[in-house]
Amino acid sequence: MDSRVIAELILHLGRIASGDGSVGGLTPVQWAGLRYFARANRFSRTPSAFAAFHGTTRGTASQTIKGLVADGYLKQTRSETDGRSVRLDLTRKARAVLTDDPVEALVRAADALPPGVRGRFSVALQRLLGSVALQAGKPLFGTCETCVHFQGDGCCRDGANRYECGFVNEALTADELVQLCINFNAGKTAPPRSGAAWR
Amino acid sequence: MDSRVIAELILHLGRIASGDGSVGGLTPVQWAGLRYFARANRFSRTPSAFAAFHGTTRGTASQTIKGLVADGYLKQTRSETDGRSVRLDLTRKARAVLTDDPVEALVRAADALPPGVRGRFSVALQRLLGSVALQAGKPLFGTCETCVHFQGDGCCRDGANRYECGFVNEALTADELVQLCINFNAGKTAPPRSGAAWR
DNA sequence: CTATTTAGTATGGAATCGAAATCATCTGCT
DNA sequence: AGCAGATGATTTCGATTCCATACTAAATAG
Repeated sequence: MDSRVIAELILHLGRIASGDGSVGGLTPVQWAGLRYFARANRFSRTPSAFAAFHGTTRGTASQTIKGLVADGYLKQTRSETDGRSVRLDLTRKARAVLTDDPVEALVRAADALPPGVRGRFSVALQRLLGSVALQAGKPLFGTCETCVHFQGDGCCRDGANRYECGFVNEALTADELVQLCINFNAGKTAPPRSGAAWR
Repeated sequence: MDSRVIAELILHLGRIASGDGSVGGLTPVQWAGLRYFARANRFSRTPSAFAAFHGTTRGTASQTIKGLVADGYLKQTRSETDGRSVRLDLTRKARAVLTDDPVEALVRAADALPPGVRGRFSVALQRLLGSVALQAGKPLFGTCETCVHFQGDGCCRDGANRYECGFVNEALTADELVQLCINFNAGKTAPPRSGAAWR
């Protein structure tokens, strides 16, 4: 009985916080795109990864990205290792405009929660997302923090900490450890992802 | 830092849980409509109230409702006290199909949360919604439980409990106490609602 | 070297949405 | 009572979004 209230609250909150129509010249979908490319690591800043994350088709994602590139919010660069792949990076203009993201109202609201509550709240949300993504058969994006592919021997080697992803076999910078990755794997319940690694 | 993660999780969760495209012959917007008319009390089952709740215009809401009526999910009845107003009620067909609501995946996920967590989680969500609705200038829907208009002298009168809404000056049944109402007022921070009472 | 898979992109049609216009009805004011 | 303005509902129009489908180019498997 309480669960249904929670579910409807989340849906409603998401809808209200997305903002009606275009805010600051960007539509809700375009805002979602900017947020994604601001949070995703270099393996995940592709049209396909965005489509998987956002729960839409590659065609739709391609259109959204095309608009953002045309308006100067994203810059396209072709991958050097894969001639088909394209990487998208935020421009300075995009970083500047992200401060007007309509979701900031929700961020401020979350900031007003008691610090102790915030942590547990976040954990519960992630649990819900993991469960829903599994039921919907969608990939779950996550960070190195809880990923089985993460190889970071906490101790010192070569005088500094070394982080590495065992899936793509590449070194990681400290910044990238908190970015979203499409190759994320929580381990316990192996997500039935298909296809090769995104690099 | 944690607040932004929370905000994006809510948006993402809402999007994923809404389901892609039409599920069971109904689009996400139509599902939202059915959910609303299933949860709203008789003062709030109108096109205008749905538009206010859903954060859209009356015109758009009217279109959504037209489709649901045409497909036999809603039944229209004109108000007896206000010749302009229309009340919408779910048909038996709608109640039957609501079990296939794509949001049920999220409900099941919430059900898997520890009971103690669920309660605090729900409270935090409602706080977020209240804060965001206030910032966005949108009305906040709620139930009699925490509404200043609710007049329910818990003791017995005429041999049974009597509940009443001081805003529309009408008696309420026990069922209606847990339904959403557009006339909800939390009291402390008087929401700057304009217009007359919905009856 | 060929067949299959994958990344990304176009295209057409259906659906959604917001803005504006329209009509009926209600409310406030004199 | 009578009038002006506000409100509820609906329709229409144009812009946008989205999915399904088809397509090209590149990588991978056998």
